[in-house]
Amino acid sequence: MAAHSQYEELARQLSAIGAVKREMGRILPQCCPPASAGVLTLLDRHGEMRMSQLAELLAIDMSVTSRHVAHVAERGWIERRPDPADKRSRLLRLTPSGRELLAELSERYTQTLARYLHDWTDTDVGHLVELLARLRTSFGDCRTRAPYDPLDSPTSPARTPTG
Amino acid sequence: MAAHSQYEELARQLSAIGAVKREMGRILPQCCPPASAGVLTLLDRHGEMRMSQLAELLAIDMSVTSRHVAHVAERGWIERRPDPADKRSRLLRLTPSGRELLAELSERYTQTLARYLHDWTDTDVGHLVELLARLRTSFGDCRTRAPYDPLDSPTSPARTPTG
DNA sequence: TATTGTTATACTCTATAACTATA
DNA sequence: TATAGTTATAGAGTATAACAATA
Repeated sequence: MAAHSQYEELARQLSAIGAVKREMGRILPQCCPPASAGVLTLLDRHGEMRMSQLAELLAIDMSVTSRHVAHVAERGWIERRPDPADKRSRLLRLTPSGRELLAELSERYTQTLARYLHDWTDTDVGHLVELLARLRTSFGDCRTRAPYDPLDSPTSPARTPTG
Repeated sequence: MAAHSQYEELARQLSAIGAVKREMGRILPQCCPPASAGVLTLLDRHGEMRMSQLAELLAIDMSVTSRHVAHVAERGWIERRPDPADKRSRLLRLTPSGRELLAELSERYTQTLARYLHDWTDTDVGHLVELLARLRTSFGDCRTRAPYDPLDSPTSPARTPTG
């Protein structure tokens, strides 16, 4: 169990890390928004899968996933074929064009990080990767729990915007 | 200098950490979007400051900062007073109401992280905080450089969406 | 002429709800 | 009746450009 102030600091760092994410997004080709890159990366790592599984891996709602998938499918980077086991479902997989794009994305990500993190050791990067993965895991279970809302009471200072 | 595959993995983890950020955002009071929380937190930590300095700390464009600041000012959480040294500028500072809200936000952040990270040691959390801060620093210098665009050539596979 | 801040506009990403088709 | 996926709508966040006021 960590100290109160450490949690505050972690919350602050998580809030601020968006700047790094945005910078990483800016180096992508104009035709490929970050969300598309995420879809392609997961299909590359996990192979052919259904919409619902992809949504689970992306940790976003399936309606959003559907739009991202439509975007990459329209550009020919993935194929959607009927699932022989369930006619409601579709199986997604990368096309050769999609693999080409992924190679390009990988190159850009790597070059960018190598430039920005030139003074990081292999151990540093590995440690950060490990801790981020663990952080996601620690949060992962909680999406199925009841929505956490113990403090939205009328007496909360948040409820007195005019005060 | 880290390995190629490590950079790819870091890019993936950064892309996926958005799920944690969203979950942290969901526990805020409805009247206080994450961007407002960010503004209040920085004003608390750094004290009275100008718009331009806040935008720099948030690492977002001043036009965006202006909207966020207007939001928290309308709700009475901050004050904007004229800068006696420069009539174009305004000085921002927290109000007592803003401090009340911040205490509430801190409580929610801490409770949420304590719940999700109950099996993390103090050292683990400290390490993650340290690495995230260092990551931001490593990226921070680069915003002033020339926009990085060596690969958006017509021959890129990203430019052949019909292929 | 340059700088500080605001506003208008557009784009990306996400969630909720309503809907279709199939299990 | 329940589930897989799509679409419509709304809202938060950000960037660019045009603008006003002041340095």
